[in-house]
Amino acid sequence: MTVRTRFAPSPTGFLHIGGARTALYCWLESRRRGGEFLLRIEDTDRERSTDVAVQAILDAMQWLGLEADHAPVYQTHRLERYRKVADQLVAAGKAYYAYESKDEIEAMREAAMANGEKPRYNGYYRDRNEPLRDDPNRVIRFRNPSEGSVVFDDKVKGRIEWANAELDDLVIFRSDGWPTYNFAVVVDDIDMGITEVIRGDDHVNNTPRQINIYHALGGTVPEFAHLPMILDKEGKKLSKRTSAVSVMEYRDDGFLPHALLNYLVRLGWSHGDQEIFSRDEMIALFDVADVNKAASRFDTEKLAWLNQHYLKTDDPQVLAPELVWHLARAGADVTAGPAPAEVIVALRDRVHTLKEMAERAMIWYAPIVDWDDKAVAKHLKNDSAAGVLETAKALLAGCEWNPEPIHQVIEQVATKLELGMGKIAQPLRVAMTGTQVSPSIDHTIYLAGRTEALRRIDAAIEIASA
RNA sequence: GCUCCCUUCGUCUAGUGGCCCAGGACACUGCCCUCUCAAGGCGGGAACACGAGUUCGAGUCUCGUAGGGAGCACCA
Repeated sequence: MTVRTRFAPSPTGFLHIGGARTALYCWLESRRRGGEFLLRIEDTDRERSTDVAVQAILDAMQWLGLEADHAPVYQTHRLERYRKVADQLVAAGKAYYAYESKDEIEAMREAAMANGEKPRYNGYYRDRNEPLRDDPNRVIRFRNPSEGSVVFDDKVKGRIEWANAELDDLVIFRSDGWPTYNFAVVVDDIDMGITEVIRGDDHVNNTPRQINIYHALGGTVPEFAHLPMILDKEGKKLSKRTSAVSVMEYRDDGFLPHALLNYLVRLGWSHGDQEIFSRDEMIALFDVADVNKAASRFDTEKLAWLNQHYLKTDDPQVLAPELVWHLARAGADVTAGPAPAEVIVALRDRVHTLKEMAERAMIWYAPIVDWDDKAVAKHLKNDSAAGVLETAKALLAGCEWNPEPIHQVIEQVATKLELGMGKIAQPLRVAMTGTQVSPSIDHTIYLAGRTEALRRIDAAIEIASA
């Protein structure tokens, strides 16, 4: 039997970090075992589902490169199927109609709680055999076994046993004519031939109910793997207020998709001491059975380290389009500056994200507007600056325009004026950038281009001798 | 309240009864390198939640305690 996994988000918002990890694990598991990875959009909540969210999720999946093997399945397209299956269940006596109003159910729940019991449906219509009637409150409830227990071997959590006495007769079809989650999931997973259900562990509690429905439907119960949650830095549930939760926010913040994936795969899973995983390595080595049981915290700093690792090791030519995207966002005219691949080489040891890189690269794509007062005072307004700039300018006007010759020019200036490198590099750095910080001075000058470099030195000489 | 789940450095984790007075990585930190900032190199501090038990021997097995989490919907 071919292994089939699925990722089944409900389109009520953007794809968030936890969902992305679930999708990644589903995808990896199917890839390693030569199976298929499917996508299902769980949009039966007509109140909260939106087309915008569907598109956002699809976009994020694509950005991450988690391609599905078939077109997505939309639950809203399958209403007829759910109806048919529910009717079969009723006909077989495995489900029944019930007519309580939501208020009555609420009262039932409160009464149970007051009694120190679990809030459950009391099964009033379970064995009444009342004839079918029209009623705005009519729902279909699943006749859950009242005795025995459900046992399953979770690939992450281990053996879990649940007494049927703890379960009540859940609604599988709402009064508005739509199926509920627990029912639709099972019907879909059977129809789609899902063999491995990998999902967040907030679903552990639903699993026994679903297994009972599998049995009632005569379906083969799949393997389950419930993934622990991802918490924020404080150990709280991830929330928009405290951290970036949307996958696309990470793109906007300058992270590479494979850096995010590498971070996510190591969050809750490991392979010895290995930290860096290529896509192929992940596929070859990942196994849901090795996922940890405990929740883990999202650490942006480690993600940043990984991101820089890929910035440093990926081919600059391949990375260039990514930087261009961020440069454009930063307002740069990319045609008015150096080749992006060269900028990457100059800055990749100094930044953690592409966004940061684009911001720093602006010194080569736009004129200096903000002069750092301290930098000017310290490195331009001193006895040697003007002379250094004049000397450098003269030599730079005629040298070959590459980092190495430019470096030689700077050394010549140092020798000629009998000054240390610090006295030479800093004034030039301020001239080039308006600040005290930049990549090595030879590269900084080189990337500015000869015309612009000389122009900036002129401007700095004016300031220095003013 | 009830049911289920979880617990190794600040964080992610290695560890499947002796190889562990607990290893790696991020973060922090000292030194080196150095034209700034980084990157890099070499070091450092830092953890088995607690208590019983099983065993010659427990981070590893069992049971309790404490703490944390999830669920208990006509949401998914």
